[in-house]
Amino acid sequence: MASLPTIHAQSCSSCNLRELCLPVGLTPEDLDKVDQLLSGRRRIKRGDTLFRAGESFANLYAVRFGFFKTTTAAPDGREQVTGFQMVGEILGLDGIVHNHHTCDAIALEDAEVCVLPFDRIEEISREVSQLQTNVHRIMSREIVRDQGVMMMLGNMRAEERLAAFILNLIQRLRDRGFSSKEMQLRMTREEIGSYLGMKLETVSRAFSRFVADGIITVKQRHISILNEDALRRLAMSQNESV
Amino acid sequence: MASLPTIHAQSCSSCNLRELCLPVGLTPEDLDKVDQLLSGRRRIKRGDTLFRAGESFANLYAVRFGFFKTTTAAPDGREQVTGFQMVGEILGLDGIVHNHHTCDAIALEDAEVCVLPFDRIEEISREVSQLQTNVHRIMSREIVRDQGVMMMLGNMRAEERLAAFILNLIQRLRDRGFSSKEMQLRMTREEIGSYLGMKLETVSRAFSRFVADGIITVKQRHISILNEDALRRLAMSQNESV
DNA sequence: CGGGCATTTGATCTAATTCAAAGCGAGTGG
DNA sequence: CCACTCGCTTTGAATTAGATCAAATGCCCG
Repeated sequence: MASLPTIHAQSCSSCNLRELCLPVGLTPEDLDKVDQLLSGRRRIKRGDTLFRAGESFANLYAVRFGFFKTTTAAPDGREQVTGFQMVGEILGLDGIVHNHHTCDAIALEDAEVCVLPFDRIEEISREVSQLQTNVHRIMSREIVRDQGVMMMLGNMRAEERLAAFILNLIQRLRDRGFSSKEMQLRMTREEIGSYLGMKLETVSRAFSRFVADGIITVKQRHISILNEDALRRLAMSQNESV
Repeated sequence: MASLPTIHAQSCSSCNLRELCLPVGLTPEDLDKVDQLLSGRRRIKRGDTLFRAGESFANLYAVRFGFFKTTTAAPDGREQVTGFQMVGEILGLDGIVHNHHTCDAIALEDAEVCVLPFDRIEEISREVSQLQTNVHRIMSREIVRDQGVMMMLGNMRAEERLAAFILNLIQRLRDRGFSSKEMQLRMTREEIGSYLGMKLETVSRAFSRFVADGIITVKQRHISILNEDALRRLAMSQNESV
C-alpha cells in the first residue's frame, strides 16, 4: 500500500503492528487520515518511567516493543502492580478521567512507544468511526481485563492465580505470533506477587510446585510449559477431588 | 429551557440527573442533539437482572434510581461481585469490546434505568465533542476505579478493605447530595464479602469490631458513621503502631 | 573474581476461613 | 394478631493457606 516503505516509519499506515494496535481494521483511506495521529516515538530504557502518577495527561502510548508494568500507589505508600503491557497494547487510559495519571508506567526492558496525543485521537475519531469504535473497544477490553484480575484476587488461591497468570501471558504472546510453549518472564517474582496479591516467596513456592508436578520447567525467568491442560485445570480449580 | 416540562420526561435535557450522568456539562444546544440518545426507560424489580453475561450487547444503561450489583463468573462457576452501581452511574461498558456482556447486572432494589443504544452514543458523540469526552471519561473512571479495587484486594487486610468500602459508598452518596453520616446498605454481608474478597463471617466480624471501637453503629443494614477519621486511618493502614 | 540482587527453601506464626450453632427480623398464613 | 419460618447475621472454636522470618544458594554484571 505505502508507496515507499521506510525503515523507521513514523506513521500508522506503514507500521507493521497496525493490525494489532489502535488502527486495526481501518480501510486504506481511513489509514491516511489516521496518520496525523502519531506525534512521534519515544524510547524508554529498562527501569525508566514512561509516565508517573500525578503527571498531567496528554497522550496515550502504544507499545511498539518492550515490556511495561503499571503500578498504583495507595495514599499510605503501599504500591501494587496493576498490569503488564506488551507490544500492541495501549498505556495511559487511566489519565483520561481527571487529566492526570493515576499510576506509574515503568519499562521492564528497553522499550519504544508511539506517542498518541489524546486530543488528536478524539478529533480524528469524530471523523473515522472505525477508529472511534477501536478506542471504545480498547477501553472496554481493559475494563473486562480488570474484572478478570478482580476475580483472581478475590476468589482464587495462590497456585490458581499463578496458573492463570502464566496462561494469560502465553496467550497474549501467541496472539502476537510468538512461541506457544516457552517464554521469558520480564518481571521479578516480587512483581508477579504484587500483581497477584501474594508474597514473592509464595510465587516461588508455587513455581516449584508446578515444576515438581511436571507442569512446567523453570530456569530463572525462562518458563517452558509441559502440560498446558494441567495449568488450565489448576486455573479453573478443577484440580481438587471435590 | 424545555418549553413544557413533563413529569416523566423521556429525554436527557429535561432530566434532573443530567449533571450527574452522561450529558454532564453539555450546552443547551448540544443537549437538544443528545435527546435522541434515549431509546426509553426500563424498570427492574429487586432481584431481577438488567442483563446477563453472554447476552448480546446493544445498550448502555444509566441508573435513574435504585441500586445494582454486577457479578462476574469464572468458567468453573465461582462468582464474584465486581461492582455496585447507584443513581447516575453507567452499566454495560463491559459489553463493548466483544459485543456481548461479560457480567450479570442485578437490581438490589427496585430500579429504573435509561436505555442508551450504544450505536446512537457513537453517532452523536461524533457530532457533540463534549459527549465524546464524557464517554471517554466514564470509561476511564471505571478503569481507575478498578485499579483501586485491585489495590484493596491485593494489599489490604480485611478491616482495611471494609473501611475503604464504607468510605467509598458514603462518598458516592455525598456526591449525590445524600446524608454524609448514615446510609442504608442495599446488599448482604455475603455480597459485600464477595466484592471485598472475604467471607461473610469476616465481614460481620469486621463490622462488630468497628462497633466495639466506637467507629460506627450498625443496625442490620443501617450504618451510622461516628468517627470518620478513624475509618480513614484504617483504610490507609495508619492504624498500627508501625 | 567479587558484590549485590533475585530466588529458593525451611520453620514458625497469624489472619482469615471453615465449621457449627444460636439469635434476630421481616414477612406470611392461620 | 400471633406464631412460625426462612434468610440473614452474629459469634465461637478449630483449622489452614499464606505471610513472615531466616538462611543458603545462584547468577548476572561490572
